[in-house]
Amino acid sequence: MYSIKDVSEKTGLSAHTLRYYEREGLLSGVERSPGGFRQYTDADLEALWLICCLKNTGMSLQEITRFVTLAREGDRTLKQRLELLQAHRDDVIARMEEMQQYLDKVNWKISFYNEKLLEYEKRNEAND
Amino acid sequence: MYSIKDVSEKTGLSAHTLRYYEREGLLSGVERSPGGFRQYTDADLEALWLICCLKNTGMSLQEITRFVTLAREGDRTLKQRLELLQAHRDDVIARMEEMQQYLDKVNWKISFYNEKLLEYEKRNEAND
DNA sequence: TTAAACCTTATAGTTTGCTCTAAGTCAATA
DNA sequence: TATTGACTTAGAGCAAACTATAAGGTTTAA
Repeated sequence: MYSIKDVSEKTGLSAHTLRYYEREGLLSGVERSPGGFRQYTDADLEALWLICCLKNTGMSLQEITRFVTLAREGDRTLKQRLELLQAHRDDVIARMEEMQQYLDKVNWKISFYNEKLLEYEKRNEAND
Repeated sequence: MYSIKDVSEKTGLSAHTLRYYEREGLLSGVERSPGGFRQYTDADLEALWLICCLKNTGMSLQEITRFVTLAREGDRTLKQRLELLQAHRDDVIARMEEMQQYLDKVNWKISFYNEKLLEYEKRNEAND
């Protein structure tokens, strides 16, 4: 069992954010101590790990909530969940390819600036 | 000379967004027709093209504004601009690598679901 | 010349994903 | 037992990047 601070340290998410995620339905039924403190299980950590993977590849919290909601409905939603993940994967790949193309353009601009800077420095030396 | 609508179609940015970018200082001194309508030049389109590259690789509008402001100060900021672009490039590459690792995890989860789904379907056939 | 389509500014509203605050409760330590 | 520090909830606040609205001016084509 882990406290909210432990989990915050393990996941890199702030305690505020962890509470927020629970409120939003991303994490369901986190256990409480007799005093009302959250006590996360290993299963909760597992769930958070997937949530972070999805979030860090650009899935919105809304979509993640949808996924998690399906998961709570049991095995009969396995196919839907698989399709959701596959669609997301395709999306990520497409975005990465697009990103690479934009990066190529930025790199082109960098070469351009490199040349321009060389010229500029030559010009300034000449004027010394 | 292009109208805001032309530019909207060429860049994929809405007219609202183009006005917003101008207000925020991303685009400086767009010409006006006698009636006060914006008239974009090819140079403006060029500038927008770079703005889109930077934005689509995750640079914030604030940082882009900083870049554009430096550009307006002339050749003496060439070095700063080059460094800014290089830092951004390194950042993009790092993010893409990170993204790839998260994607690997998602892919692992997809295989896992694939197996689970197969088992589930087998179980259901058996119960027919 | 008048209607439709398009443009202008100023300002307000929206969405996402947090982040912070207030007021109070719980737990561990001196 | 008192105090310190971490925790609780409810709700407000915030930053980024749009997006929409209102009220009015401009162009163009019939």
